[in-house]
Amino acid sequence: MLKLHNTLTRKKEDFVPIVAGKIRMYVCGMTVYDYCHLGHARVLVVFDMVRRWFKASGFDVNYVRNVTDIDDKIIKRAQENGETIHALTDRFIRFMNEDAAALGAEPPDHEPRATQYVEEMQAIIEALEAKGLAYHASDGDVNFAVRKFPGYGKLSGKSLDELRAGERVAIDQAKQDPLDFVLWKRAKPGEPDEAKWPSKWGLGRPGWHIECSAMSCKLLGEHFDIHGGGADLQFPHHENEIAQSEGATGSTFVNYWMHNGFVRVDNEKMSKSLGNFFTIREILKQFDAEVIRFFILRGQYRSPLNYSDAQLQDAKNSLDRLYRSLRGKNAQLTEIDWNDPDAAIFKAAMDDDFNTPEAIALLFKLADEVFAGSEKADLLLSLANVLGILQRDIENYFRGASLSDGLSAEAVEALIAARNAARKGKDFAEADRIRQQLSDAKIILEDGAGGTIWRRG
RNA sequence: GGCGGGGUGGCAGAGUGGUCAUGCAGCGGCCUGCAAAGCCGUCCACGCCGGUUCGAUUCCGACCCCCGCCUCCA
Repeated sequence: MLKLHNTLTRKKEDFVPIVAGKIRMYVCGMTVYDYCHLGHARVLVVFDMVRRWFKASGFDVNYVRNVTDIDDKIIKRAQENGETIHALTDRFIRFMNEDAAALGAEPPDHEPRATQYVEEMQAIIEALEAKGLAYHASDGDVNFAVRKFPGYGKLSGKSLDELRAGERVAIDQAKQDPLDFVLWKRAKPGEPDEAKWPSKWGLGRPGWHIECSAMSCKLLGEHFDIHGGGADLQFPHHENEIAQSEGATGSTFVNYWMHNGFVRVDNEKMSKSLGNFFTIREILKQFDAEVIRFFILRGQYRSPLNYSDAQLQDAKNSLDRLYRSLRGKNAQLTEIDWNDPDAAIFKAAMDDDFNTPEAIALLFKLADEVFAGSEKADLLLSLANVLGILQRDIENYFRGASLSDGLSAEAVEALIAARNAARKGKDFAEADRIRQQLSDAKIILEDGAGGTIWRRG
């Protein structure tokens, strides 16, 4: 039985799908006005892993990850760049998908863009208005009346009275309560036509929170299994989604809430606001995308993950060992027998709230055995496949063709040939000189029975 | 201040009431022309103080410290 930690109850619970064998899962994706950073990479990889594990467990998964393609920052950025909102968001959606693919995250089943669901958003807002949960404020915005929704705060464990007016929430005269949030924003002078939609409340655009309520409802129904996202979305975003969706439908919105932990830099959250973020593309100049994926998966998804070059290098060294174990084994993907003792250990770890560190530890145990000559290479490859790692051509992985600088493969091969000729002639001084030359170019040699193989360090 | 999550060996990171996490790094050895890889061995641990217990890193209580959310954020 798969257990997962539910943010709503703060407990590890048995997972029971609404419809047997099927899982409907929604994850909040990115606001597309800039490159994805490592924090985004974590969401991409973590929920890809979750989906893979559900599939490996026999579930039929419908995975939706949205794109927020209309928002203040997007409008501002497009204006700064002197381009249309569409041109900007299209470009960054493309970059995001390239990054996701590099990280081995399979595309979601649906990737809705907020701008394509404005009608659905309006319908929900109207329903909320009809129920007295939303009101058209004096400044023209339509707000959600937080005080009218009894369950407000149940996800984040906050009560309205604790949140109180004042402290960090700006006082807004048009709001009935400072915590009321915008459902529909009235268009303002100077905003591009692209950012305006007609509505019964006048020209405007949707608030951020309503987007996810509308897209998830449209694609997965009013009640679905899992809703995920970064831990910072818990409040207010997900809290507000619950208020909107349950307020409008009168029934349960989501059964299990999953939140992944942050990526940190120097013990602080990596975020755009703090400016301490590293984009995926920057890191890719130095490390293989699979190393980033492995780096993310070697930690439990809810724990904080500290980023540093040293940690990435450590992850690379670690992953290298797994790849090395498969060298020359011609491992094949096979159907996994979950009753196999090793596979059972892997499964138990994954079923325990996606304990990938433990699952990976089992992979290392298998690697030991493969090195020792056991026939478990197929199992190792197949279990690793469930995590989306270790699937590449081994030498291609080690030779990192994509990485910049350094010698070309041809140049390396030529030097190796020269070195081996020197070795054959017992000219070890020359052989060592060449090896040092390669070493300076970060090429590591391994002389084996079948000849010399090399890798980039 | 309110709410939530943490403090494990040099680093990263699981887990458990009493034998082993795992990986990287280090050290010694085997192997190798020498290395690398692999193998064998090895050092290093559970924030602090009490309590429960035959026995606690693991359970309970207090304390200290860190991080996150409460404002856009994955």
